[in-house]
Amino acid sequence: MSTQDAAAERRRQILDAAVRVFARQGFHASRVSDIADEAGVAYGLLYHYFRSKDELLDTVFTERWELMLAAIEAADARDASARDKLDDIAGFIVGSYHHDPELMKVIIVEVTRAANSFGRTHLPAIREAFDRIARIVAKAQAAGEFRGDVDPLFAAMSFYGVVEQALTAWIFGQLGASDAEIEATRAQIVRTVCDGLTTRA
Amino acid sequence: MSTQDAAAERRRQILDAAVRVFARQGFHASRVSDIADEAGVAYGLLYHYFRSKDELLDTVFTERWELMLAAIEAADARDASARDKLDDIAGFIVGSYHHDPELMKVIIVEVTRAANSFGRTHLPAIREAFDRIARIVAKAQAAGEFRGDVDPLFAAMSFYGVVEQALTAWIFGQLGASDAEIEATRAQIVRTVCDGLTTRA
Amino acid sequence: MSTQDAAAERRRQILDAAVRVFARQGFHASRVSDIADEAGVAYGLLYHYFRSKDELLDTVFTERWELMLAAIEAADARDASARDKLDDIAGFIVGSYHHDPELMKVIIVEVTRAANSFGRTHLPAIREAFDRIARIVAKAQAAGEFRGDVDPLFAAMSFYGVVEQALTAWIFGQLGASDAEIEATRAQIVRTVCDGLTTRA
Amino acid sequence: MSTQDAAAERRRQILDAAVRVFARQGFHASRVSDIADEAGVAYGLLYHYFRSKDELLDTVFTERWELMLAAIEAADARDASARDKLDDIAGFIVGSYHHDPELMKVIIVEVTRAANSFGRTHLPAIREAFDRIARIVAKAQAAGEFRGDVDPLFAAMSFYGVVEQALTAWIFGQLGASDAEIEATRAQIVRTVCDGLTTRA
DNA sequence: TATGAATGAGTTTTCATTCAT
DNA sequence: AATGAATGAAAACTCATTCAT
Repeated sequence: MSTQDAAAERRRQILDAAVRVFARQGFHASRVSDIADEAGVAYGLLYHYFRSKDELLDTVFTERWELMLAAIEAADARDASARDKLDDIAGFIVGSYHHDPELMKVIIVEVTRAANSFGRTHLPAIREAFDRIARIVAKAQAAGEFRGDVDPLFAAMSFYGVVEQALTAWIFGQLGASDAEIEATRAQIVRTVCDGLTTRA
Repeated sequence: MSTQDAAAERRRQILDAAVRVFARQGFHASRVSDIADEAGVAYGLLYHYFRSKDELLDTVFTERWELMLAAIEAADARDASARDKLDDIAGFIVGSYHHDPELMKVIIVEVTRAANSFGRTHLPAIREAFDRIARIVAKAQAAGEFRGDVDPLFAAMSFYGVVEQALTAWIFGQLGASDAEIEATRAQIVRTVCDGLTTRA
Repeated sequence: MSTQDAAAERRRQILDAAVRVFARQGFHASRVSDIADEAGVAYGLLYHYFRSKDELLDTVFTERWELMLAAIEAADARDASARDKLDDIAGFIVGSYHHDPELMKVIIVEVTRAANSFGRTHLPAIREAFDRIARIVAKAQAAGEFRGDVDPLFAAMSFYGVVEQALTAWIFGQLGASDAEIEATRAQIVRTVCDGLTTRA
Repeated sequence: MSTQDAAAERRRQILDAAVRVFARQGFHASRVSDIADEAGVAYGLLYHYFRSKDELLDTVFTERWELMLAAIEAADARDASARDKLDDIAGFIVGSYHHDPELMKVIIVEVTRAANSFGRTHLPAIREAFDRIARIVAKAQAAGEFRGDVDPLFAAMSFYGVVEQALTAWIFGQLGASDAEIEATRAQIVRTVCDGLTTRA
């Protein structure tokens, strides 16, 4: 293994530790030394790999959010109905939670819903997701699949708001999070939102 | 004016100042002395009326949220369709924002979306709102107005998620907040959510 | 009852409340409002009768300590042996504790043993007690009752040190404080100081 | 010098500074920053080595008191009369004061006589000293050296009370503290407690 | 006399970050 | 790269005391 690989691995080790600690204690209650302990390194070392404690969360968020943006892009690239595209996106997000609940807890609780701190910092990235979803909606409206009397951006925000509310409910134990329930909820999301957005026969 | 009235007025004066400061700077960036300055009193006086800085926000939230719960109750008490009830509720929340945007900004940003701090503290009160809305949905399902294949609690969370997303968008300038736009958005909320919930012909 | 009598009674009421609160919570942990509550008056009223919280304790101490100085004086005035005089003094102090343990706890714990705060303030009064006892010792030495190779002031301090240690032990539950034990300890004090621990030939 | 040695030295440097500052200003009037200034370090560093300001005093006391307990143990272990053992103990304490008056001032004024704060915290350790001395007395009583009509614990407390009163007198300038006077007082302590004040037949 | 609203001085502690080794 | 000792900014809160009523 090269020196660079070893460095990259250390970085990853620290980021993963940060996610676990942030998920467990929340960002504010997490000390830099807690993360270092969790990662099994001295806390001074964190500053070789990251500029600050904030940058840890910024990095965790940005890494994941880029996948999210790519997933929306990929969904939109499919030759499919808008409904199926939204189902893809809902599936991606719900699946992300299913696969790594701690990571998604941190993303949701510490960033997208932290309206006054990191949510504000990453507003452009979050907005970008809305815009991409809005584009899907707008095209569906043009094609007649979705009704035209709803603002596409508003529709996108609504869709995302429903998804995020479901994740928040899981995170705080307000909704069952068994495999079956997660899968059922995913279906409900699209059904609820799309049957409202779809053009009536 | 009696001494008691004067005391109640001072309390109100401090709470109002707290709302303005929290809205402007955010809860964490607001020092107790900022609030006292805004209210035009010595900061020690805040501790005559409130136990702590936290209690200021708790009080602001609880006062307002009780109105919210009452509004849901009142909407449900009407002899009207579920759609109209949800429209009432959306109207109440949107109207609250219209009437006092600073207060609603604080409620949303510092409490309901502050998932790891005050949002957690007030989870029961927030959940109570979901439950009351869920009851409206459940009754509409029984009456055939709403389809039965969506969990009422999930539906309630979706509805509220859409409303909150709209308010968040206004607060952060993502959506136009002119009088006309606010009114239009209110209509879109119900249209979006209900047309998805309503039984198909 | 005259107005002056009523005022004097209020003063006494407040002082007595202060003793109870100081005994229960310690001086530092006692808030002025605690004392007012205990006395059943508004806390502002305390400042009509006393200049400060400190003055409350100063007054409690000085009142009692004057009795102590008088008791020493009275003991010395008797036509009796120094041993009997010391027995009188020990009896007075031990009796004071027996009669009003809360008051003596405050005197000992908050003043005479509070070496860095009130003990320092009242050093002259405390020293006066030592000097008066020392005079008894000096006269007994001159008369041949007490040996001459012990400094009278040191002897007085020793005597008082033994008495205070006994009271401290009672206060902190280190020594039994039943009526019989109290009386027995009083006898031991004089026996120990006058006769010493060594077996007499 | 190893890193560990350097750390231990820093700890010592801070503890020594704390003793000087506590002796000069008293515990309550000593700010953490005063101690840091005296030690020539940033005040934050104190919290690397100690949990709190209280822990500084606790540590100073405990370190020294363990020596005291060991000295009592050592005195008792000697094959000597109880009188000589008590003389050893008095010598140890008086010598401690002679050698480091500031340290002993802090121990006495801020702990053993601070009946309501640190004296209470360290009551068990203080009591342990009484118990060890009491054991010496009890053995002397069994051997006939000391009379049996004095409770050993009371005797121990009396002895310690006399010693502490002497130190208090030195600390507050009530008794001369020249080398000669200190030595003379040490002799008087044992003479007084063992032989009593009364002239021997 | 009596009340209690109003004032504001004063200090420990946490913890992200830096940097010498 | 790695360590952890060293730094210091930053803020809520208590409570004795004053004083208008």
